[in-house]
Amino acid sequence: MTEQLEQFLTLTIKATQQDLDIILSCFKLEMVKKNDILLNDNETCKHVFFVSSGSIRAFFIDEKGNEATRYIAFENEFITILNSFITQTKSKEFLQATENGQILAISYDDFRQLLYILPIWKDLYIKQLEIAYTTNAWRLESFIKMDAKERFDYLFETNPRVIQRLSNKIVANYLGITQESLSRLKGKK
Amino acid sequence: MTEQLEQFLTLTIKATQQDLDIILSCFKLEMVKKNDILLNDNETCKHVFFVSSGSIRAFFIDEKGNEATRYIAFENEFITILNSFITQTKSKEFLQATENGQILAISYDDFRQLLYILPIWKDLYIKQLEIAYTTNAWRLESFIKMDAKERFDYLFETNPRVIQRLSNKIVANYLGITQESLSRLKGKK
DNA sequence: CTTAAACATTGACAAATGTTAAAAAATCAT
DNA sequence: ATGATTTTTTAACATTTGTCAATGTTTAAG
Repeated sequence: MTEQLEQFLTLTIKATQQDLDIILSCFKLEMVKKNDILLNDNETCKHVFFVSSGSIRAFFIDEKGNEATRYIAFENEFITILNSFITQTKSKEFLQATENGQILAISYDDFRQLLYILPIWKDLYIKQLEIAYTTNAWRLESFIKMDAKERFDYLFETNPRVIQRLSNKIVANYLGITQESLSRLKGKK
Repeated sequence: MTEQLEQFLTLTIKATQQDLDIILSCFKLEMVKKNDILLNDNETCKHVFFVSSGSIRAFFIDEKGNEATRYIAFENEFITILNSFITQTKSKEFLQATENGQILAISYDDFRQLLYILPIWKDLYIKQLEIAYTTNAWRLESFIKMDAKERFDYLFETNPRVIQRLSNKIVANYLGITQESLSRLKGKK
């Protein structure tokens, strides 16, 4: 049930079995179904989630009432609403399962506790922040310099799972365009 | 000459005077003039820079030969090409002074050394990564859900320095649009 | 001060994307 | 399986943004 996370940790950091046991004991398994909401707008984000299987997205709803997907986490990735989690203030975003799957959750208190007692956890946190930042920077790049078609092709190259496994609706609002535009784009291949 | 960084550190982390002295001794002052290149495309980024005065941008050049500005650091902000710096591999981006100013540089080796010997430096690094991630996430939001006019207004609200102090050319390519579009946008106010 | 270079604005037109509506296709719950 | 719901595609049209070219303005070097 936590084997996947254990394997991920083993590959990512040099932890002793004791470290691993402490870390794994902090995570709680949750089975989620597609469309389940893990965090609502205006709630404080109290967990970091590790995706064992399936996928989770972070999205918000803009003034016009449209959904906009900011990030999608697949297997072996962490997701949270970092700003809300760090400061324990209300989130502007939602967290939602985009597929049926298993996730592991660690609470804010346990997370803080691990930072305090396990140096290796701090190192993992730094590594994950670096990855998250870099991923975001690439995504930003794609918006600054590419048009919709180019962003679609780039997504297909760098993260085809988004296109292969999720609905056009979500793919479109992850790319920052309408479903209709996406539909046309795919025709223009 | 390093007073500004010292003050910034004092406000950001709880460091002893000894910690501060060690940290400050790693930074080297550089005077930069507008348009000076601090890092070229295809070079390995060997420093993290702290902006004491002026501003520094990270930008890249796309296939069509257009510049696209991904990030701009002003006073009391750090800037580097994180990916290149962490992995000590070639950068796809440039670093350039966008105003005359003073910056403080810390080398990769000293940075690593501080991470190793000063717990407080690790904490500062985490804090800066969190800030960088959050800032990026907001910027991403603006691209996903807003059109150019809205992005401009949002930028004016959240970081007017960009508009007030830098050329239209840079503002435009920071917003992901052409100079001409920006010019029209400003008229439509 | 003068001139060349860089930057900013404007207009005409083209291309990309959004909007609205409808129909076709896929999915889901019974 | 069947009907209802959701998702995807298509089309016509509106709006936004890009491209190109010309002109005005500012900046910087000599």
